[in-house]
Amino acid sequence: MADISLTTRPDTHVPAARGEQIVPAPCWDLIELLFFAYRDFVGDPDEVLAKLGFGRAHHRVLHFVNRNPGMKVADLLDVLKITKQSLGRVLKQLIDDGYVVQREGDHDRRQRLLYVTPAGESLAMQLAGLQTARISRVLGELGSAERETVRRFLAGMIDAEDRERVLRMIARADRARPRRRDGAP
Amino acid sequence: MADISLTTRPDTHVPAARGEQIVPAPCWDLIELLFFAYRDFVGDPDEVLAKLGFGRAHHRVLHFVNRNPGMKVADLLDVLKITKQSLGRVLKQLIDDGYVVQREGDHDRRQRLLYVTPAGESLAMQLAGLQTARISRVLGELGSAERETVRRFLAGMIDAEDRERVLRMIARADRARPRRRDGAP
DNA sequence: CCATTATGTCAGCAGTATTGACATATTTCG
DNA sequence: CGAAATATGTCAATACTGCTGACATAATGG
Repeated sequence: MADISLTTRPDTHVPAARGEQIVPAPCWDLIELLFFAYRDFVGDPDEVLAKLGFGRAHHRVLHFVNRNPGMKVADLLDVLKITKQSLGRVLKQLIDDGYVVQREGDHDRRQRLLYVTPAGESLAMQLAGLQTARISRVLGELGSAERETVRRFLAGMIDAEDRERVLRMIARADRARPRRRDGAP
Repeated sequence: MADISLTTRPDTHVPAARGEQIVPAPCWDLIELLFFAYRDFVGDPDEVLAKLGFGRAHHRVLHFVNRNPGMKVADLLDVLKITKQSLGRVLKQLIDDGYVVQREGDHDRRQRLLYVTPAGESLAMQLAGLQTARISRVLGELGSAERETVRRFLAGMIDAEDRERVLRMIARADRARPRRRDGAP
């Protein structure tokens, strides 16, 4: 680790002395708020999933399959950035328990296209509902311009290489399943 | 990252039929943006930590000890919401590797007050720097009012019971170490 | 002295991730 | 056609991080 003299220069732009390394003051507040916010954000679904013998990994798979019906296994691996061995385990459980089904690709029979079952959609909607409730509680106190600020902030936090792909995926999924008002159990 | 066209879909309030359950439309975009944003947010530190044989858990411990020098083990357990057995493992590694030290409490010699070593502070600052760089890149494109919006959003996402405690901890740590801000997990 | 507190530790288990190797079916291309 | 590439599945071993339960040590406090 570098034995740099950590000179914190708050927003005031003071010229650096020779050889002195400028290190911007860490955003402690946002760093810690992100940690706590994310922990509680995934905490609600965790409780529901635990009762079904599932974990957070199952949630992610179910979520993206529900949002992108017919996606290939390879697509899922790309999005989740995990190995097929890791995916295989949770996917098998979701299939065995009747939340996800596979169908052969129409043009390429090697492919296994993934779809949620009605039970899978119901569960996915229930979990999304919990997270939406938490988000809506906050956004309700903010204006629409501020919601856009939050969206821009989160989008900007994504790695530049992935950002466009992620935003395209979100937009495409929105078009594909524009409105669902499912009654979650 | 200017040309983001995030589909802002206002919640379509469809009138409920008899006995039909009204469920607000899920905030798919924010749910997914939070997932990807957080993944990349913790991704940078993960790479550095892996080279030292550490994981994300070590990061969290190092972060909060650096931010709150002299905190008790019990305080850390409270903040991280894990068991002492889980903490013990990673804490022991950080101590053995010279990143954290323990000192007896002055008034209560049962307590083990935790402090980072110079190496620990250096590592904590390096990790916080990575996360700060990512955050600053985004905030640089936003105004200071928008930064406050982001802060309010994240704070609002925290469980109501914990929110005040977290915000107090952040404020207190800021006062205690005004010119040092470390990166949280 | 005794109950409580603060901490540490051992043993075992679960969930999620990894790498490496190998198998099977299918498509694509020379 | 036959070989290479692709999409997927699976077995085995390992790592990290969380959990519960049980027990130990030391210090505080009434």
